[in-house]
Amino acid sequence: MHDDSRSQSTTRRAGKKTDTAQTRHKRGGVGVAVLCVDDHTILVDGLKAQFAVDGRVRCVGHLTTADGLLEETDRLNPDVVILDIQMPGADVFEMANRLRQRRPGQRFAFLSAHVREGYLSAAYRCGAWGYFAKGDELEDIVAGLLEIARSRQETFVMGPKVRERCGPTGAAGSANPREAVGLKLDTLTDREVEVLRLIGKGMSRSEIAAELCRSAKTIDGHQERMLKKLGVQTRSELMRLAIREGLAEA
Amino acid sequence: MHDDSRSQSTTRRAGKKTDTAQTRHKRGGVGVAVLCVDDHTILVDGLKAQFAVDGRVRCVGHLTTADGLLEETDRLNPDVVILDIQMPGADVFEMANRLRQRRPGQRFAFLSAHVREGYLSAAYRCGAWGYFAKGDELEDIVAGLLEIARSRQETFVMGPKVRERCGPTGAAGSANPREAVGLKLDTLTDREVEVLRLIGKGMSRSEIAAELCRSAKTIDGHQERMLKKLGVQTRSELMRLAIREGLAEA
DNA sequence: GCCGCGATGGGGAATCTTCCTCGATCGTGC
DNA sequence: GCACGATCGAGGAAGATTCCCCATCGCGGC
Repeated sequence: MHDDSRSQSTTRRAGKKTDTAQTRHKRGGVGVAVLCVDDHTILVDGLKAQFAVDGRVRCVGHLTTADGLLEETDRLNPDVVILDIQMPGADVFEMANRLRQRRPGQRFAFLSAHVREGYLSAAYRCGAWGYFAKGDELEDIVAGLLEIARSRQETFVMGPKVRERCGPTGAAGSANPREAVGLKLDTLTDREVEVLRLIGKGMSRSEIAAELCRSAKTIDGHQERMLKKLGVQTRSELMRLAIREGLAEA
Repeated sequence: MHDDSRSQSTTRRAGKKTDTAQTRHKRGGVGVAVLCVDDHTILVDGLKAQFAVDGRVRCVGHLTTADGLLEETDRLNPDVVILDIQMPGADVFEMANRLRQRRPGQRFAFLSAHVREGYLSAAYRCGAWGYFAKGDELEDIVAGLLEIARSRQETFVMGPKVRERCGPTGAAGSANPREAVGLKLDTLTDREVEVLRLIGKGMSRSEIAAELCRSAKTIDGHQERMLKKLGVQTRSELMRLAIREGLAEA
């Protein structure tokens, strides 16, 4: 129960020196400016209320879907964008990807109710600066946001619950959180993940074969290898796993 | 977009005249006293902050699991208990059932991120006074809580998003929300739901047969009838449905 | 070049699904 | 009492899937 275990960052790619945070920090209002994107308005309103008291972070805007993300970010120019994952409307990871392309230095992090391998993996891959769980304490999230806003290098900050879920496998300072995390999904090849995603969608082997223009036997093979790699017994469990880890929606 | 469509109540069982709300309302502090049970501390803290400003509701305590629900309710004697559904620890519906048995007049409502048939159905069956979605506006939730706290008869108040999900099938004032809602799951027999639950857990037909001490062929039959009733094509979709509707966890 | 790995696919046997049928039971209404 | 429908339980047959084998091909590393 050491107190310093609250949020942990992993230095990643070479720093790009965007420094938008510090810059605006000086010229703008008080605290780190964040844009909250979450369909749970009571959560966002609650965060606003708490940020207002805290003072270190201020919420400069909010969206209930990722649809208008690019426009709103351009308009508000926040230090950090906080993104929920499970929302109606546009795919969040897709929008995050576009956000990064459009505004390369823009810091953004995910705040999700669930810590799932697929989400964590996707978050990292789309260039996020952090991942927090909704079960994390506000203090930890605020600390993480400050860390993200202040960092010169690009980092990947994880909330306490997120690291907890990763298990003790996570050797603290690995360059790649996914390695540090022991994500089983990373033992899968691209093709296998593709098939797993389709299995999670409820498609049959022959439907998947048609979708990928391959023989059903090929799909059988991929599936069989995944069963072994992931240590599950049946196709059904594979499907549940795909849903649980965020590769597919139930 | 009529304004009066915010929260809708459905009068239910015969009133029992507990009147705890009004009673304590007079002798205690300001506003309706609620106990929040949710593992998302930032959500609970946010609600507290907003309730503090609003004044009509005050949060007198919170829990992050349903484990200590009975003790805490006894201790705090809140007007309304607000329960999340997907939490680690004890099953919420089970605990809600026990709460009702122990404190027959105690008002409690669910506040969940997801509106799922299985949840809604379970909420109603365990005697809840309402069901709100986390995507509902605070104003609507507060209004609903006030309605629950003030009602003399036992009611079932649904938040806007909840009713929306129920679709236009819902004839406003039905005595049974489940009927008003067109829940497909209610067309299933008890046995079928039992089988569906096991399918959702990822069990094979023969495992289910063993579990229920029946022939695998019998399970086949139940499954087949469910496919027809629910209008889905494959066993996989049945499993996804069971997970989506909260009959099983992924 | 050789090796390992991943993607691709085939064969075959055991199993599971799907879809049809039928019989027993039980409560409802006439 | 009795017909009726709903539910439950089960069998048979056709097809799909799972799960063992194994073979080929291309690619990157040693």
